[in-house]
Amino acid sequence: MTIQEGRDKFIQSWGALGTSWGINRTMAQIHALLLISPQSLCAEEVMEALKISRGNANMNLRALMDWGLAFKEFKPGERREFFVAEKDMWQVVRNIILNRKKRELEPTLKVLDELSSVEGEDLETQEFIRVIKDIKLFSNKADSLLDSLTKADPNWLMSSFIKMIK
Amino acid sequence: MTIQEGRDKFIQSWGALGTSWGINRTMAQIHALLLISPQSLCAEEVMEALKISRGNANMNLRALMDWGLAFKEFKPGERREFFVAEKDMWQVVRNIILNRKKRELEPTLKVLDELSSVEGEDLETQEFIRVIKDIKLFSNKADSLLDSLTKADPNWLMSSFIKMIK
DNA sequence: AAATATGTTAAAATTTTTCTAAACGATACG
DNA sequence: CGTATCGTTTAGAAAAATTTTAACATATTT
Repeated sequence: MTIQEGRDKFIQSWGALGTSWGINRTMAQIHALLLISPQSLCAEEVMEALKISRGNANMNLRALMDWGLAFKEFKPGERREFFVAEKDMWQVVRNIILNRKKRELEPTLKVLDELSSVEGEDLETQEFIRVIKDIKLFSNKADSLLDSLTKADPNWLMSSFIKMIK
Repeated sequence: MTIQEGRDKFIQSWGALGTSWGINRTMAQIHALLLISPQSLCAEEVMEALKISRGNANMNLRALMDWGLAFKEFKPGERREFFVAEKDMWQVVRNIILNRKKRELEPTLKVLDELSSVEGEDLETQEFIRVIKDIKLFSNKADSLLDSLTKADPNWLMSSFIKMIK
């Protein structure tokens, strides 16, 4: 496989993977492109490499920064903005988890709290209350588990899991 | 909040959450509906409750079974098929992880292996090789971590994390 | 056997998401 | 100042995902 085929294939695959992770295809492709670029790239270069419009590049680059998956790099004497990827995979995953926790888990917890105000004696209501209570308990655990997970040292994490398997 | 408002709100929220978890809105709504139903429901009842078509109900119910998030229940003397949700939240999450691991992580690992055949001495290629190697290492760790995670006893998991925080 | 009920499937329609084009604002520079 | 470059925004186009419709299969009831 040539380097150009390899780069293309990687960008495609990373894009596909991204879509199932709350990151849209282009956003993930830009991240992939930055990941394998030895130097930082400007918007123009990203547009060119991925054949996307200026607006698309701009929006997704900002989204990437928002997620903590890319950063601006200022070059002296350059008006253009350059971008580099977060290349530490553990940091990438950590940022995705933190973002999604905030966007998904936290609003859900809020709704569950509101739902706890439902009362009643009939079977339907009883089951509803039981399920909500159960999910709430579980979600709170998941919430603090994710907190610990993202704060944990990756080496500690791995070693503790290796211990577990044994 | 009345039970009916509560049920509606829960179904809506669960649907929204689902979309960010690789489970489409309707699929998640059906799961929500089954979750809070004291008894199993037939396709007709699901269609009626969620105002969806027969085809939609059928496809998503089968998708749910495919993910291990719902089951058929056969009732003696009934031609219709009835459905119940997987109600154990830990099991729900575990099944989602296992499904997504298979659908996303495993194909990615395969591509990464193919990409390892790229060779070359120039800077671009060197960086490419470095990044691919790094991601591969990380993904393999993630893969086995997820395996352990899904095999782990939930109580063990929580207690070990609680220990960690301290 | 005809009529009815249930489940399955694929094509068409709809909805949602993403992308582009184009206008605009700001800054640099001739 | 006028022109060029670069970043931002948004309405509408395009693409992708989801849903309905409708035809079909099969089993059950009359």
